[in-house]
Amino acid sequence: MDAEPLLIYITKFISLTDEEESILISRLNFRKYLKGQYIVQHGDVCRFSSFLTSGCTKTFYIDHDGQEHIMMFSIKDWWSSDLGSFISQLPANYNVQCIEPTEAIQISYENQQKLYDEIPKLDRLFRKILERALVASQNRLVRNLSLTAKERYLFFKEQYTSFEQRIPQYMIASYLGITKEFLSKIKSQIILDQ
Amino acid sequence: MDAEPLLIYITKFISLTDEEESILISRLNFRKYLKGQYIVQHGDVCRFSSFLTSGCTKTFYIDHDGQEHIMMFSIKDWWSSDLGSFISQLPANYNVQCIEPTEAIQISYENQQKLYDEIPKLDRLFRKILERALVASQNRLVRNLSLTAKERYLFFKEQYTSFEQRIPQYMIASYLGITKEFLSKIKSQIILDQ
DNA sequence: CGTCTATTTGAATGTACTCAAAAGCGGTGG
DNA sequence: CCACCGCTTTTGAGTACATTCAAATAGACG
Repeated sequence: MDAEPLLIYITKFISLTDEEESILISRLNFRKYLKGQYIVQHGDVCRFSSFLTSGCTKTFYIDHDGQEHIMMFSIKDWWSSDLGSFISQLPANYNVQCIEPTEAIQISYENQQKLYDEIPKLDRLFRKILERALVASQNRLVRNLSLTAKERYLFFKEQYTSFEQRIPQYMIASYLGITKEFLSKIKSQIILDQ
Repeated sequence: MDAEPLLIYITKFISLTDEEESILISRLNFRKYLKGQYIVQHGDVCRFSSFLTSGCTKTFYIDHDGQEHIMMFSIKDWWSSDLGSFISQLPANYNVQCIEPTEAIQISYENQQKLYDEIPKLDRLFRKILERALVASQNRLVRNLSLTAKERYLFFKEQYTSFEQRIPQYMIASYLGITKEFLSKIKSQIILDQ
């Protein structure tokens, strides 16, 4: 368990001094999850954010009919949390569950707040990360508004090639906002197209 | 034209010294738009971000069929830009157009970069703003995945009461991801429900 | 090989869209 | 003042995209 993957990730955005690095490292926790374990559970306060170093998670919402709607998948070198709950420290609306055995570097809410004061550059780091995440979220929204299910699937397939391998189809369907049966029909339709 | 509305807005997130305020003010521009004018046009680089002090804008995408998909409305005390274009300084995918006469306080990309170095607190300011914006964007995504058109409209009506007054229905339909005809049918349906 | 889960297939249904036409609603000018 | 124009909203019929439910197949794993 070491902080190296996070430090390498951070250098893509900002550079830290050795001292800053060791302060940061002193405030990290490391944790392993089994397939199926929850990192965040609806109703609980999300007390830490998780930077994944291996594995895969899904973040999803359970609607009033008990149906699951997947908002995002996270893998290595990406963050996984209920951001709304984390920043407000109020109960989470969403769930984060491991769909593979997963390893994470975690920062508790309290430590994150301390770190922002100890290392002001981290405000810049997360400002930049959030800028990109927001752009990605807006682009996804527009795709959901403007593309048909088939087009959304083809985009997903192309954009997230590696995900198609490791994620069950019924979860991809949920992410795309369609039923598993309809995704299956879309796939057979695509085969006929060729 | 003064910077007061922006300064008041900022105090909700961070506090600036008098000196920091005057640096900030020196880097702002003020601009008025007529109804129908574009603040950002698809294909152009978005060279500034706009903080609205009056009026209303829509941010939208034009799809391959020439259809318009509204991503957001912005009013007083909110930002309006193509964030993806602004942070990358690459051509915009989206358009921002005034649907009312609109006044904005603007910060150019160059000035924003300078300001981040001159006033490190601004990294924190925008980190916090972006956190909230991302949460809002994710919540909207989930509503689009999990609610029917009627439910989305009822949510919009309740959440954005003031918008219903000032924004034409066909634009609200676009924002909700449905056709204007169908929104009209939903409304008559809701009247029957009562 | 059997069991459990995931995927596919088909028929019937529902939600939302398209197209066309009519009705409503301002604003402007004669 | 009202008649006309352009734009927005409504209504209706027919259609398309996507869902539901049920059953059959296929895959994965012990």
